[in-house]
Amino acid sequence: MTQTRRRDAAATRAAILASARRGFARSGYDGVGVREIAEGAGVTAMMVNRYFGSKERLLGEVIAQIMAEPTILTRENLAAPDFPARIAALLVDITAAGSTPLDGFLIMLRSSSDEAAAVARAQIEAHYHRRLTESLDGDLAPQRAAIVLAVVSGFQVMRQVIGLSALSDADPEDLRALLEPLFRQLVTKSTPAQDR
Amino acid sequence: MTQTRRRDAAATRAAILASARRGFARSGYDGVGVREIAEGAGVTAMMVNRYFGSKERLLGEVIAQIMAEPTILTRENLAAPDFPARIAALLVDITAAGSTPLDGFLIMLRSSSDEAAAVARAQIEAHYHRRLTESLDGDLAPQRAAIVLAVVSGFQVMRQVIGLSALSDADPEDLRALLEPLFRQLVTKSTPAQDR
DNA sequence: CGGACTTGTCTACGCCTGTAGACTTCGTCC
DNA sequence: GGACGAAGTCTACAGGCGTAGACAAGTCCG
Repeated sequence: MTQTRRRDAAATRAAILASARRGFARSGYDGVGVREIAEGAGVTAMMVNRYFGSKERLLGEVIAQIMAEPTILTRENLAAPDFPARIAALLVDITAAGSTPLDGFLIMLRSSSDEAAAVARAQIEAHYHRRLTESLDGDLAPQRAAIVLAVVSGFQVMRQVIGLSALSDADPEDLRALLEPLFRQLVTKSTPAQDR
Repeated sequence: MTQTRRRDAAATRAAILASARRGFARSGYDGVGVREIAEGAGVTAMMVNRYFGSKERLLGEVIAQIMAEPTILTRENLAAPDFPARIAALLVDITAAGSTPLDGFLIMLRSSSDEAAAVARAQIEAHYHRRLTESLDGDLAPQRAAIVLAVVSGFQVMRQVIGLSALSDADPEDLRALLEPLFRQLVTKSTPAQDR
């Protein structure tokens, strides 16, 4: 995987970080050992502790890295008038086949009951949910934002984690056509006092 | 927790099963040890192997038990004309506070990358998705059914696993009013060839 | 060229895991 | 009422985990 690399602290550090991110997303925090992570980076286990202090600190760095990356919910996308169509298309594309930029979500889901995971989920919550809520007008904006996140995450889980064949084998066009009205419904500020 | 119980094989077996189910749902298959499971049942670790053969076989029994239980997606609910309203209300109720009947889903999510978990997810997929697909008319029924599952699971995850405050503190009436149109949209057989 | 610092490996320790076998205690039936 | 089988516990064993410290090898500057 990683061919022999000349002595390069920065590159080694980055390789460990990347390997850890892959491993955590695939199997959760407890699902991968430092030996496995190190092997994925082409070094020995002790390098993890040398560069990151401990496995838990390594998780912290992985999360920080993920947080710093752009997301579907960019301010540009949120402000766009065709936001529902955009997010539907992006969601379908991102969950397509390769390229798993939902590492943060997977790590959080799969690393249950760790205080480290609790930190991760708190960060993710504040990050995504706040940003989305701010861009929504009308009543119940926090609730609508949360449900948008629920749809996004549920779709990701069903398509990538579970691998429901109805979603993974589907025509992307069809999925987009099905998702867009859902987002449109949630984004429209109405909630037109239909009942209660 | 479990007060001293007279020698009773059936009761002990059930206690282990219940403790395992709780533990698996809370921390995933690898997240709990047999000693912890046994302690929750008021016995020693060896009883797990005596009654179930191995930890993996125990997981199999837990999954089988969950599968045999009724779900939101009963044939009655699926056939009802007000299915969207019903499922929205049930979903909100079930994810309310106590009572976690989504153990199966949690176990599957949190027990990643185990062949046992793969079996679980296959069973869950066939179970829920097939039943739901069968009850939907119109085009793209499998895809629409899968997205319904995605919304349900995403909502459960965001409300119970993550604990998004916007959902856990929300007025149930509001959540129902927000969820119902989503389900209605997905259940209507149209997909009126709006584009493509 | 040679020392000095960095980069990386090796060995080992204590802890926890799932599991196995031998042992003890309780309940029951002839 | 004594014995046999069931129910449960104790001790132990490999194996994997995260981590620590001592050691080897590479790189770079004076």
